[in-house]
Amino acid sequence: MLKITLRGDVREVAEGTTLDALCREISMGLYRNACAARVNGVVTDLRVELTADAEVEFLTFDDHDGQKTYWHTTSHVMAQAVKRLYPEVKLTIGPSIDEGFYYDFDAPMSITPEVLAAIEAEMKAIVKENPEITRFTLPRAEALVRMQDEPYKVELINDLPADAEISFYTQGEFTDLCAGPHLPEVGRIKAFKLLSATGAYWRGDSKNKMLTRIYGISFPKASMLEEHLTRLEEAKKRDHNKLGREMELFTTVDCIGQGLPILMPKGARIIQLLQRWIEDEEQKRGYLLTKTPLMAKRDLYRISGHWDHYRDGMFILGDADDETKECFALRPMTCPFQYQVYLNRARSYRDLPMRLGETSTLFRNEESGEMHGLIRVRQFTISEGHLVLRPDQLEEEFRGCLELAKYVLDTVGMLEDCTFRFSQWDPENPKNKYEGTAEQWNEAQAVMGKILDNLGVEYSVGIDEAAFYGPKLDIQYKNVFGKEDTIVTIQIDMLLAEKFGMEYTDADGQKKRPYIIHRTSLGCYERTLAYLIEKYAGAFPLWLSPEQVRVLPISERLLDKAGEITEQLKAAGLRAELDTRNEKMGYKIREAQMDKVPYMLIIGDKEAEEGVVSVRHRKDGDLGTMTLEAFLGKALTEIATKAR
RNA sequence: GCUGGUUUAGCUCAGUUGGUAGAGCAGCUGAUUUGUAAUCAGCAGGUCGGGGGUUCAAGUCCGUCAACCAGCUCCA
Repeated sequence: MLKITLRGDVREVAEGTTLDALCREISMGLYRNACAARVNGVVTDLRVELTADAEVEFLTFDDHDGQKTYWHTTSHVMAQAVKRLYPEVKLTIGPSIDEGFYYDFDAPMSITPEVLAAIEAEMKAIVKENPEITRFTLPRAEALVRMQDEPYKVELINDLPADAEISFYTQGEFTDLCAGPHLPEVGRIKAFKLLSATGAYWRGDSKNKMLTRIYGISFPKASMLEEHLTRLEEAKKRDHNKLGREMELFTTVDCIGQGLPILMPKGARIIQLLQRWIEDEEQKRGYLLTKTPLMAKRDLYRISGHWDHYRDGMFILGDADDETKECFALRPMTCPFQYQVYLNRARSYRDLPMRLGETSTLFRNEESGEMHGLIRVRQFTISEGHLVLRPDQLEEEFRGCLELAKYVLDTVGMLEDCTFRFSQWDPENPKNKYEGTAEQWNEAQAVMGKILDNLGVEYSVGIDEAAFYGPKLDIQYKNVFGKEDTIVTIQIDMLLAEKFGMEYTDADGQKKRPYIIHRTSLGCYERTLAYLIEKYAGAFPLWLSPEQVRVLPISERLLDKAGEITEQLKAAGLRAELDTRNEKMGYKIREAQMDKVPYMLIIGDKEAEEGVVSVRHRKDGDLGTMTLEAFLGKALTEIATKAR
């Protein structure tokens, strides 16, 4: 008998009992909802037999691993439907993802909405048939024979170890090479929808063939699917790329080009507010402000390594291959420019750490399909900084950078949605991406790992995500659609100081090599603005609102009085506007609400007589009357505290 | 860059099997003098993304370029 621990209770079962049987024995109710099990921490198919004492937990759709099993099985149902309708289609892989699943097919036809609908209909039929799902394993040679008509599966099998027992799942006429786990029954898939069909490279490599990927999602209840689809619709309304254009924060113009957004007055104002705040905050923290050129001769990029490792990403002015003429390039990074500040004269250990900060505009020639609203652009401005320091100052300065980044992200309300990624090199990277030796990389990564552990940073590891000159701590942020990008980065660089011949004279009179930290504090302003639009659905905190107060006179009679009040608000430093139009109050309020103006001051005869203002807040509604001084006090406090 | 989709008035969208464009909102003008999310009326606004081709005739059909969207690859 085996001892199986379930939520602390120990139960004795015969060896060879399947998880399936165990689950049914415990409770049929649980069994009906069970998707998979976690056995000693490993997610396992319910068809698997117990062969040793173990801790077992049954996973339902409420558990993320249970969900993933549910979605994975749905992807198999989709593949089965596709094979029924289009037998010539070749199978590749079909995993679950954070939300839902996809399956990649090598399909000769294009997937139109009609085709998607037909696949969905066939899936419904399969679910209704409720074919039994069975699992079996084969040795490699037999597995290859079994999958001989599926070239992509053959490739996958060939990559497995020669002695591997390869698992398959069969449901009805459909058999797929698959590690599992899968649901006990196909019929449990109650509500599903195929969401989109796009292209995706085989094995994620752009040199490979482009396959057809179909995304979908499924739920045990129709109402859950409805809720999910509603959520997606709501997310679309917050999409910065839509809302930001509607609110006239930015726009794009065909004849200017891709990835080159125009910041409109309101968007530019928000970025100015962020920028001034960051520059002041950095000054308080000992940063020295620099202003360096936006372009340089190729000579500079040769020293830094950009010419070898980043040339495709740069805008080059002149003929890159003509050595007889000057050739310039717009800067894709600030590092080599800011180093010149350090190099201006001989430095002593007393000069260190030298913290250089710059509001830096960069240019990167991204490939045409990569641009996206304000999140991926070809020209952008970042809160750039480089810290030149003695090795013994590294941890303390790294901590300072992290604290600054956390402070600014917290202030704008984004920190709670951030995750941390320790981005490391990949020694196997085939594309000549990295500078330096394995020893240098190992040292830099070891130092960074130690610092992160000392600081108690919870991070994931990203292999092959490092910069070409060193490892990074990337602070990642997810947009409304769950797509993740880097918002802030802190990097340790032990290579470039040597390339640029940077050194300092230490207390012992010896010339020594400094370390460098590359970092941003609020990252790229355009990207940050995009995330703020989504975070606040356009209703920015008062201190960041391009228009903070709108004064609404009740009729033309009150225009003078309202104008006076507007001027007083402006004199107090508020961004106030006066609505002079001959419209009804309801109309003016509606417009101010839709413009997401935080405060509306309504001025009628009563207010004019009593010397007060009627205050309406965009979210809290009518706040009643108060003196202008009282309102100013309230608003200015809200601004000073950067209240959210 | 790759796969697929989209592009009609400032915005959101109609526009039949090809027969030379329409609505609502916004804008302007006038009336209304307004009390916490839309007052009424009138006017104006478009070489249908650009430039080609097919056709007696193209918003509509076909290639091409550009921009935008989703995804992939790449990345702050």
